[in-house]
Amino acid sequence: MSLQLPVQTVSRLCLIYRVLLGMDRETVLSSSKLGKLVNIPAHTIRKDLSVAGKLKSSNAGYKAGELLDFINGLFKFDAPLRVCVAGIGLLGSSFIKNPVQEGGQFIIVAGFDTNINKIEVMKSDVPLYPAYEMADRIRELKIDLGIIAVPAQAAEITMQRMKEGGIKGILNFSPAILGDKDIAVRNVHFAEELRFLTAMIPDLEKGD
Amino acid sequence: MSLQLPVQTVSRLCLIYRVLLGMDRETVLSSSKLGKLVNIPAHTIRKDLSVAGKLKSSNAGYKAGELLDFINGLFKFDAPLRVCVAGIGLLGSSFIKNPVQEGGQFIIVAGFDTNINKIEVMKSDVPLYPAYEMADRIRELKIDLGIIAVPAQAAEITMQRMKEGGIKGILNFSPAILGDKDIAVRNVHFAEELRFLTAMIPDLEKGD
DNA sequence: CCTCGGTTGTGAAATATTTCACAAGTGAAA
DNA sequence: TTTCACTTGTGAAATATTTCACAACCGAGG
Repeated sequence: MSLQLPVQTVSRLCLIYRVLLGMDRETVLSSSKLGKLVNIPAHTIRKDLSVAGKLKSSNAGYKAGELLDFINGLFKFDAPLRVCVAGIGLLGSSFIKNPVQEGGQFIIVAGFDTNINKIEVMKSDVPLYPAYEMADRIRELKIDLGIIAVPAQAAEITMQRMKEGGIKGILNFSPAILGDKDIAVRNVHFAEELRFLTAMIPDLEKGD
Repeated sequence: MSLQLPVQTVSRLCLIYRVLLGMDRETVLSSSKLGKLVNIPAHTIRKDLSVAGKLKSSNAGYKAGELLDFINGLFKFDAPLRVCVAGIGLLGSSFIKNPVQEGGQFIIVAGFDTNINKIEVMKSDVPLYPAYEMADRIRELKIDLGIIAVPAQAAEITMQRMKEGGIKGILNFSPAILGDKDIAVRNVHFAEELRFLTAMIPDLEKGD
């Protein structure tokens, strides 16, 4: 069943999914209108839907709700996922305090930190545990995804603990570059986003 | 001069640049050793360097410092860039309080917010200004890049103000999807990173 | 000097992805 | 019913990107 979609197609479908979420289900969109909203050419959107197996609906635009359901059918985005956060620093605690509101898709169920004091002092609705309990708690709480927000030197061991607990995917905000053949890992690094941005600007006159 | 490199090549060179930064300049790396550090196949690294115009150095590995210089020569990463942050919320102020330490490449020189109280109350080394002054201040302070960390509904006007001030690139953390034909824009959305991650996991058994 | 294990740089082949072009469908209006 | 201005879905063509294979090179150790 799981036909292997091109990575970029997956990425674009995620983007489209996002704008559809914030839209009335009854809204009717043509591929070109949708394209303007997400900065993707209309023919690319149509091709993406085509290779993803979109069945013929009508030749008068897409109903937002139907598209949403179609993408859900592909990726099961409507099933809630249980997420934990490792590292309760500035970034980590922002995930715990401002939980991601995406139609309840992601539920933060645990936080971890090596600093026991921090765990005891900080008050939060999400239960916090010491880092060494990570693998057990992940198993016990049936956690699907992990967010790593620890310093670089602790990133590798954190990933190992998460793997040991049976986690399926990791979003890594630490400066370390993580990767694994068994689980999906995505590295996000703010400075590098800035750097990539500048590399894409053709003729940047430096400010000084 | 600016030969048009494939986007993915640029992205990989940025990643390589990052690991090289945290390394002694004298370290000698083969393409395969480097590849293991960044999770990129060795032949892809060699091809990237080749199309980027790497001139023959030796057939016994790369010296970290030389590679660094080579990538700098391509993208001018050593010239410092002046950056501003729009939206002094949790995320925005984290950029101001914990400035990105990437060899001094990025210097945060201003923060903006519509909430005047916030600007007056918050103390920071970085000067803060009301949002309506944005275009003028950007011009005056010769700001190159902008980070948008405002709510979705304010994102578009913020981008317009930045453009008006003559900014060259924008890193957008708001939930809005921004794009522009004149300037480089990069959208980063945490929930979507998580969603993309789950879409890439082949057979994810949902936790509940 | 010669060999050996390891290395780079790069054309050419193999893939992957995007773009194009168009037949065919839709709904409204006359 | 016929036209009109729109739409989708998709093979095929055009591009882009990755992978491969290998000649040429390096440095160490005879």
